[in-house]
Amino acid sequence: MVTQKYHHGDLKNALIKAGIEILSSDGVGGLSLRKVAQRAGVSHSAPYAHFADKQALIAAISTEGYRRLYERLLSVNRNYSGDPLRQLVEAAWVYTRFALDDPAHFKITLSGIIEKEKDYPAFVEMSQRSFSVVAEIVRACQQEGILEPGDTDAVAVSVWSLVHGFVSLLLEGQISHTVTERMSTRELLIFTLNRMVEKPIPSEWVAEEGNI
Amino acid sequence: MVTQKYHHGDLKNALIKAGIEILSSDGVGGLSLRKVAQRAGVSHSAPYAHFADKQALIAAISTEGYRRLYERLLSVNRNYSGDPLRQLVEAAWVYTRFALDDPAHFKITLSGIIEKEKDYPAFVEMSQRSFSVVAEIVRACQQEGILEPGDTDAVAVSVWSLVHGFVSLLLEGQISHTVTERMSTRELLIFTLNRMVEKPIPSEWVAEEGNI
DNA sequence: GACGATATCTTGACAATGTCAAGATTTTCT
DNA sequence: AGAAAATCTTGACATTGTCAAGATATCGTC
Repeated sequence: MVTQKYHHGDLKNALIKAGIEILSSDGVGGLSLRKVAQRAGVSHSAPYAHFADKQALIAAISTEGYRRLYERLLSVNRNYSGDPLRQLVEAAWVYTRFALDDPAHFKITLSGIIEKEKDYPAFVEMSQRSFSVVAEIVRACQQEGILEPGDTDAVAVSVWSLVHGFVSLLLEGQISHTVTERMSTRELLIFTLNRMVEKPIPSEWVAEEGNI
Repeated sequence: MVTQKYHHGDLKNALIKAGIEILSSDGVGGLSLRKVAQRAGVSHSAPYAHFADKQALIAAISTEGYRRLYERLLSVNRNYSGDPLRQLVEAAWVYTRFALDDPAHFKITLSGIIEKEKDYPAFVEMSQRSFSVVAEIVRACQQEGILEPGDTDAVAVSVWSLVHGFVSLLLEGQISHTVTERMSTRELLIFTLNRMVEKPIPSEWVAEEGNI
């Protein structure tokens, strides 16, 4: 049976959900096992029946973060099928929106708080799946001359680096105010993507929020 | 007086130094105030004479990290004066080396662990100074047609995003092994920079470690 | 349906940690 | 020299991650 109904019902997922909620309200520093347990309505040691330690819970929360990102990336690909440039822009935008909407969840998922990712295969798999969506977009862009040809995985790393770096600097407040005062976040993202792309991104897209 | 000589001599800097050493040996998770105090040879509460709380010590350690980065960036600019493309490549390499040589110090400095940077003016200033070095390189690159013209600060954000993202993904182990197995880190970095630059980076530079 | 094995959860405890208060000691200033 | 300030120690407390022992519910087998 997948969803076991013991005392609580589905405590494992309840703990993940509680953790995400606490991240949203109290930030990364406010996430404690005991608070998570309390919010789920169980005693402070109950989580140990489902997670080996705090790292394991964080890994599960991160995996869920990646899963949500992955689903939105797939959704973008579906909604803009046949338009790789638009897929690229909206995939980057989805990434940015995740970070802005839920900064703490984004950080814990993608800012390397997990020390040994190797120990959490589910996390590694979701991360690889997300990367492969990006690689697929990159491949399509290469076929249309939007991105330079060559090693698709390497180009995908470059593109992913650009987007991830942009979002990271954004979250850390490290982007100069002289820039953010003049351009919206979406405008700056598109400006940045334009540095890497062979054909210009239509300027109308700045105003159009992509459909997810 | 700047360097006061009281009981210990210069405990404030000793604590920063001890913190950096602990980061290097025990990682970000292993950094505790009490361990720092012990390593500096003082009691567990002594740091409170110099730092308001743990965040303040972390801010000081981060500021020192930025200072080191800043100095190396300046050094790059000096050593490759008049060669903006090379300055760009080696500045990016300096950034990468900092992350690889001292991952925990890099993370705590640049991965947004400080919640409210605003509260630490010294940190903000070093961060802005470092950015201005990059902006200076970008401006020189624009003048030589190496980077597209236009808003220099915005282009600098794009370039900085690319490098920062690359390094972050590298540290987090999120770069596909299909890529890292075929290319060295420096090669991949230069490959990535080549996606954003109008003139190709000489392939000989891959083998040449830049002088810092 | 009964029963042993297993999964789940609670209670209680402990060490590590961040932080504060009170006091001792040293330096600085007048 | 003596007062004031800075520096450091000791002791305490709440929070937290983690483990051990035990209670309770569920599952698989007969």
